[in-house]
Amino acid sequence: MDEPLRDTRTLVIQLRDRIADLIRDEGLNPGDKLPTEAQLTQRFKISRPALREALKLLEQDSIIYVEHGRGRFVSAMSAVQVDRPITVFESVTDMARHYGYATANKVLSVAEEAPDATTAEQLRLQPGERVIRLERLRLHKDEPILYCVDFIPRSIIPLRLYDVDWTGSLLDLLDQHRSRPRMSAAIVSAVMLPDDVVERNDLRDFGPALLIRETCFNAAGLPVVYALDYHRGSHFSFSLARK
Amino acid sequence: MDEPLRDTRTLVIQLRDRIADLIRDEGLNPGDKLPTEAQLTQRFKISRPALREALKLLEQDSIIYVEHGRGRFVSAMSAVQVDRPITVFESVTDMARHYGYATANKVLSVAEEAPDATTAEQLRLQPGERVIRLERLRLHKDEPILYCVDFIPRSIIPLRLYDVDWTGSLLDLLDQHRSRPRMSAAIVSAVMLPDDVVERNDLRDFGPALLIRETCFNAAGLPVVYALDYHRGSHFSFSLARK
DNA sequence: TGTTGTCAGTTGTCTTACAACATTAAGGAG
DNA sequence: CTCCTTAATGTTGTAAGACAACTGACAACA
Repeated sequence: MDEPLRDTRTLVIQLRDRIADLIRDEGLNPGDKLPTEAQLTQRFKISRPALREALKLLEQDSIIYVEHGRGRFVSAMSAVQVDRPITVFESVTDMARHYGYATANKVLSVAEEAPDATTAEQLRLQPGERVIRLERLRLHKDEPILYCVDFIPRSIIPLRLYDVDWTGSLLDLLDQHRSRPRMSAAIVSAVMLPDDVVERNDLRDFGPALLIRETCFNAAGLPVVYALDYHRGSHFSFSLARK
Repeated sequence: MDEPLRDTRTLVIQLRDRIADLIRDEGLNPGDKLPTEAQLTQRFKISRPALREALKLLEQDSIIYVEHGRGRFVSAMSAVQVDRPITVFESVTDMARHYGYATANKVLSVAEEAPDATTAEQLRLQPGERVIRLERLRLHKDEPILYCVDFIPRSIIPLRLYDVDWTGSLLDLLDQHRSRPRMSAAIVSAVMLPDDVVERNDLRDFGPALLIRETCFNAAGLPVVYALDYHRGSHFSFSLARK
């Protein structure tokens, strides 16, 4: 139990969210005028600088826009917000669950090996450093929907490979080794599964896959995983806002 | 010529960018301490509220983070910035050019028709409203790399279809009708080209495609295009940051 | 009729002050 | 000497007030 009684977020962040709520709840449409700074400071009983910082944040997110001397207005972008965009970092397990897939996790292989050039570069490995290569398949109702390969620097998980349970969430596992990924740089593309993977695992009907190659970083900015996630095209699609 | 002499951006926005530059130029690494607010106000000769708004913006972008009573620090995320993320809205033409593809634009068909249910919903059409359906293929060195279908409300371009040059940038065309798209809500997935498209246009070797379905909105928040862009998997991959 | 001046409303910026939190060093008790 | 307490200092969080700059509307004027 560590649910704080009072909101520990800074005043400005609370304000930002309350104003965003206000826009939604009042049913304000693009172009509608927001209350003035004077009105908002009175309403929320806060100082003008605090209010302005909150408004600036909403402005940066294109929720609102300003016209000097006229006021603040609801931006068109406020209507174009996407519920669960691909740009939010989360584990593959959580992502799949959100899509309604209760995935069974099958470990195809796990081994220690020398990294290839790409992996070594992405994980910023020293010469000679080795990686754990984890190859998994996720099934939904006995149907394969995700083929994943993860590369983890050996130094992060110094245990014997067969002492580790690889079927759970990789993020949780890394969390236990103080290396929970917090963010990533990702590249998405459309591909077919590699031939050898298809043949070894009987995945002839997998069809086109959305490949996400991502290098995941922990809170300190160090790369902890290089992941290749092949999302079965017939089962996954990701949303995002562009502006 | 309407090039303003002085920077018309607000002080805060200029500050935000200058501080971001400062982090890059000084070669500050994740975890490194930024100058204090007092030092920065002196350095840039600006007030503390203005500075704090700028810093708050960088904080929202995860470029920096704050610890109350200790100072501001460079976030790990600052190193994970992606050069040209998919989340930035731009025309397909510009996007392709950036990838080094000088595309020839082939119009396969253009017609006025009744929208299907999805299109009508995405474009918020009234019953009976009609759309222009524009079907195009983009070639790079005689190789097809992009198959696009665009739906535009008929009311936006009320000209006779054969009076319009459809080979150019659709964004520029809409711009001329005061409906330039500024942002979009997009869904990406991996698919094969529809069978009928493959057959009609001899695209058997196109392979897997990255499909981006996006509804584009103008500055006022009105939908102006519903676009289906099939990016040939072997030629395109998009980057983004997740956090 | 068209231009200019004035005023109120709104956002942009600055100054000053104090509160809250973190770190460090000094001092005292054992 | 070691450990704890306490105070001092540095840093960010929040508040209040003031003036500048911009917009829009209307009155005054030529």
